[in-house]
Amino acid sequence: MPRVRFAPSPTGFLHIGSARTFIFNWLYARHHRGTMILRIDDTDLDRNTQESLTSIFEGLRWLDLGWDEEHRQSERIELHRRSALAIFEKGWAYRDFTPAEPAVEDKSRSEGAWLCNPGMRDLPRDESDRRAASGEPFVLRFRVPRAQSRTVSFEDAVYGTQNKSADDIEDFALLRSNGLPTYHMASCADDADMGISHIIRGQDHLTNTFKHVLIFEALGVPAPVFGHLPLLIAPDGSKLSKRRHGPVVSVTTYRDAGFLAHAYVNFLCLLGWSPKDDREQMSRQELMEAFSLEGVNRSNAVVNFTEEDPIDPKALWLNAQHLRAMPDEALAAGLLPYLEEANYLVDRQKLLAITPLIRERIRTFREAVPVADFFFLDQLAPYSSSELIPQKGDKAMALTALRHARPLLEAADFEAEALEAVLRDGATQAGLKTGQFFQPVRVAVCGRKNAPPLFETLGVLGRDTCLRRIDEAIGKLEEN
RNA sequence: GGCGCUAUCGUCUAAGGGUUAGGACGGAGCCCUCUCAAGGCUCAAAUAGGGGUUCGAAUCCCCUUAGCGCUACCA
Repeated sequence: MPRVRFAPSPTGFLHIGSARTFIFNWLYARHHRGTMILRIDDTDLDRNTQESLTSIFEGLRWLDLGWDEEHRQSERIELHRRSALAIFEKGWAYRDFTPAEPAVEDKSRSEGAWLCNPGMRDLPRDESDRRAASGEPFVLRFRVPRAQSRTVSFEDAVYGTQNKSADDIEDFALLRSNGLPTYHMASCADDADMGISHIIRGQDHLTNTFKHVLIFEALGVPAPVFGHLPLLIAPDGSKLSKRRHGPVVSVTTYRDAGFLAHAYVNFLCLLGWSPKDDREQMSRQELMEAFSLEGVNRSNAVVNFTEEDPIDPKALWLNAQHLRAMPDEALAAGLLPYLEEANYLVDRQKLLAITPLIRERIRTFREAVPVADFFFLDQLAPYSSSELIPQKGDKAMALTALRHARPLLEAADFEAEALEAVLRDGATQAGLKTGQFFQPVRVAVCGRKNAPPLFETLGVLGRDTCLRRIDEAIGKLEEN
């Protein structure tokens, strides 16, 4: 049974790239009936924020996938320290008493790779012990097996065999001078302790993995299977960042835009992974069954957004597909919060009647607000009387149509099929083409030209509302 | 700078030695039609460049170019 983990650090909101990493881990776990672990990697106390933690949980809850275990890295520091010390005792690490350097702004200026501080690496143990005992601060560094023609290797489930000469790996830190573990140490110690079998994470960790392989070796435990994921990037090829790309990078943006969580999950899955059989719209179950690390790509995927529109058009299309596949009840339930937020007075039965009329006209839950407004508003939004005038017609024609339709509607059975018969008949009698006859009625009743099918709409609206709105429209035409 | 990874239509991708290089989004057009949608059909649109290997390369190898990542006492 595989054990996988998603390990975000709470230093920002839930990024869509992180969300995708979570999803892939979840899919892998569920596909293999394994365990999904959420581990908050919060060892950098200075940069952690509660807001970030809240945002991460908010985002993950919205995704509606869930997890089996939850851990907080900050509560496991003793394990990390013990592990680091064990590595030290085995001689795989050394104390580095070099004072911390101020952060360097311009990295490009540095020439040649920094590998180690030779004086510190070779410091005799007794001197090292003496200086440590005297309270001199130090970083604990990994003693990378250098100058032995040693190659560090691992098999990546996505990128294949990876090799790197140990001579190109720097003596990275395990413990900071404040005694807290670094990411590398904490992560590996926890992965080993938690029995993580597969590490599925962003490709930005691909080269870090050589260090991790070394740590696992020093710890005396077998390394897990690694599977690195291509990154999500902006249309210009740069990486997604909050500062430069704004709301595109936050999963809450999609929730607020009225996305169905599973549709968004579906979209994210298609970025960097493919079922290889041309399927695109997939349910959670189908994704679960189809997912494999072999299906993951190796090149970064562009999230296709623009300055004006933060939403990828394909995500929108996919969401529309999912919406169309939903049962009326479920779609109505999804719509409800957005309609209520717009202060519409929503009656359950009425909403259920409206749902099939708008489902093919909306791509997100939120789009129902402008599309279905006239069903809920007592007073139509103001519209120009010129809207009432049909194609190739004039004001007189609009009046003819409305005056003709009114008594018919007054007498008709208010049900779509009957209304259609009556109004088609009415068009003939009025000597108008159906389109010319229907448009003034539609605009009178809906307040705009583009609306759901007329007869069903009239049926849902009811006789009183329709007659009143037609009277208002006739008034509009007569007064100017 | 060093090391690593990547490169198929505008975007997401399929094809992994032999295909007219396939699908989807988006775009254009046509059909359907009471409007708008939805749906159906059609069209435009790609193997980064250069060398090899091979009867044959998008596919394997090398070089170049470009992008990305790592190179912190961040994760």
